[in-house]
Amino acid sequence: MNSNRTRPNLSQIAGLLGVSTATVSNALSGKGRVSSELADKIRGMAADLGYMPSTAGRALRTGRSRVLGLVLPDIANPLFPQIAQAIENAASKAGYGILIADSRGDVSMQTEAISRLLERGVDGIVIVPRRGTRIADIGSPVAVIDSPSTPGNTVSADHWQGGQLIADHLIALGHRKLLILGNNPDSNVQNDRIGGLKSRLPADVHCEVLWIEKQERCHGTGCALGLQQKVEEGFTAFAAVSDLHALRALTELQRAGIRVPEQVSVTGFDDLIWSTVVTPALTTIHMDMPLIAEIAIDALVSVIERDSGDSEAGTEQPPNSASATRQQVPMSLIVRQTSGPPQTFPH
Amino acid sequence: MNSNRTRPNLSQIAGLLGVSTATVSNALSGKGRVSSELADKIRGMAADLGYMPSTAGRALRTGRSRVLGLVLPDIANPLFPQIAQAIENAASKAGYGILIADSRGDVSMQTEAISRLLERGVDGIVIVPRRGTRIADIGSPVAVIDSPSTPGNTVSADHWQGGQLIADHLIALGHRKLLILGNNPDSNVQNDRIGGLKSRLPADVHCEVLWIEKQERCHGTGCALGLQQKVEEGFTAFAAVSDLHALRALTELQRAGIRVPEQVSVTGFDDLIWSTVVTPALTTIHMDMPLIAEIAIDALVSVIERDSGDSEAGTEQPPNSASATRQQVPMSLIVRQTSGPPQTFPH
DNA sequence: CTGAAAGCGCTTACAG
DNA sequence: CTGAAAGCGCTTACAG
Repeated sequence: MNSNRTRPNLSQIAGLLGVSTATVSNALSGKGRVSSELADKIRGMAADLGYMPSTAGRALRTGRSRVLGLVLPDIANPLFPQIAQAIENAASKAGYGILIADSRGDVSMQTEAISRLLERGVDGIVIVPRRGTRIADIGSPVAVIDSPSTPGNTVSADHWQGGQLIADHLIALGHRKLLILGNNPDSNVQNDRIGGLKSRLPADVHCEVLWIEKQERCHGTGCALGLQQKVEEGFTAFAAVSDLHALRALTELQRAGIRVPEQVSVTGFDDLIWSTVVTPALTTIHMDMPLIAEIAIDALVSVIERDSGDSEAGTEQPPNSASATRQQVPMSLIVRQTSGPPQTFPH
Repeated sequence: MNSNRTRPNLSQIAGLLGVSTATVSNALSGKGRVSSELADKIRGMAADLGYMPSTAGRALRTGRSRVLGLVLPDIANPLFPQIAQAIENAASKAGYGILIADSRGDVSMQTEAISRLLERGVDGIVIVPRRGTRIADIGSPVAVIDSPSTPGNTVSADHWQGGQLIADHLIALGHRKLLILGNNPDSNVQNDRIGGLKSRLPADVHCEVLWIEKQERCHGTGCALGLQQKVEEGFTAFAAVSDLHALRALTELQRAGIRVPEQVSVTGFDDLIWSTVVTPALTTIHMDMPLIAEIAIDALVSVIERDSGDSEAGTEQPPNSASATRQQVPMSLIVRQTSGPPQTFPH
């Protein structure tokens, strides 16, 4: 019945109004100088018809799709929702859409994901790289979100400073024997967090790192971390480099009958959804993903739009990387456990 | 230095080989009949140049973008990674890309997210709707993943049957007093799970539902669910409609000094990442997201591709909905806690 | 088996 | 202030 069988285009609006498509285009984009009465009439008609510009037509003409790709190391990563949401939001504000690509599995999948996006004509790509991966020049603008220690990184949370916040917090609570829980010594993010944490410990504080090996399917009691033993050795604080490990520690300790936070403290990183639903809630470190995303998108967009501007102006800056920015966004401490260790030591 | 300054196109390949663009196009797509020697030569040249067809050119010509939209109720939802990963995979196999749109916040955001995708020219949309939302005809093919109780649903896990699996499991362990934990009486998914669960309980089994109210920021002890009290009342099984609630229950019980699974059982739903890292690991229900995604994408693609086929053939089928399919995918039980209740009752 | 031509919808110099 | 024209890269009837 109604005319939504086929989307209206510029020619139809032009035909209905007896003007040229150029004028309609100019009126709608506000670029060419069109008399305000005509422009109003055109905009009105476009609205009445529910006109939507064809992205294909525009992309073909301008050479830009206004779509960005997002590649994540492990899309099943619990941090993913936060990142994707923030990136989509920032991109949307800047007038871009986000095409996702899963790169789970090995490193070759990451490369494959990138080329899939390139084939789809994205104008640029946001990458959260796999651990230990170096992003090669892919002939397209790229923004990397990882850690300042990663070559080519564009923006990241200040993981080092986040580690410092945890250290300060635990020290202030009176802890003197800390166990750090990590799962991958090759992760720049984890190493930064651990480095920052250690950097703030007074000389008399004892600190060890426990690397949790990857145990995919690990039911039953076979894969306990041995934290009860650690408590017996006098450790009173368990600082995990992610909420997931903190959760693991918390439940293992609780199961062993150790009271958190009265006997020991457990802290996480990332402020994931469950850190607030567990009892006791986890003290953790929150990152400002919206800001990180905004910086990444802005960097990417400025590279994309610089390319279309003056062509041969600055040969000194790398053509496709947004890494010149190299910003770090401060993290913040979310305290949800306030008790200290059983007895407080003098300094 | 090298020629990746600008992407090669059909004309360049044609020019280099002294043939027409039509022939190159035909050779590359395998459609027109081109002699195999020529076709090989063309494919070789295309590969040498690193030719990638322009999606814009193709989309403009064919009227199809080969991009699908994905709208999720709450992108920060912990289930999101699984869904997004499965959908992206299935779409990729079918030759489509996935554009994401965040619809967090109220229902109007969902509508907005949908139009943003439509403006970007997607060929169809996969929607996991907000609770209580009915998806209007948006003039574009749609596949809905929610629950069979949702009008217009295309495919979903068989939540009812999942609930039955939980009931059978708990009954087999000897439980006779169950507490179901839900958080939203308006959720079709939750109601299906609860309905299925209840449908399998023998008449002599006592069962209550505890609706957990939404408490966004809920630290300290103010927001306990009072499960210790329930244990004192004789409840021995806590069946949550999601792993998140199960986690909440588990930690609250452990904190109260109740031993899981020796004293009480805790079960979840969805098999999220953390259900395996907690101690004790959670018994839960796993859904076959890859299969659900595949069915959703196939339904969507078949509607999209039927539209381009015979035009006026069947006016009886709804133009844009893939819901004729209405498939349900069975769920499976993952047992990670095997103990029964303290004493076993006779039937 | 191969090619010339048209056209998808848009934007952008360029004329008037 | 407005319009005629070209062209982005592709595919698809249609001729030959």
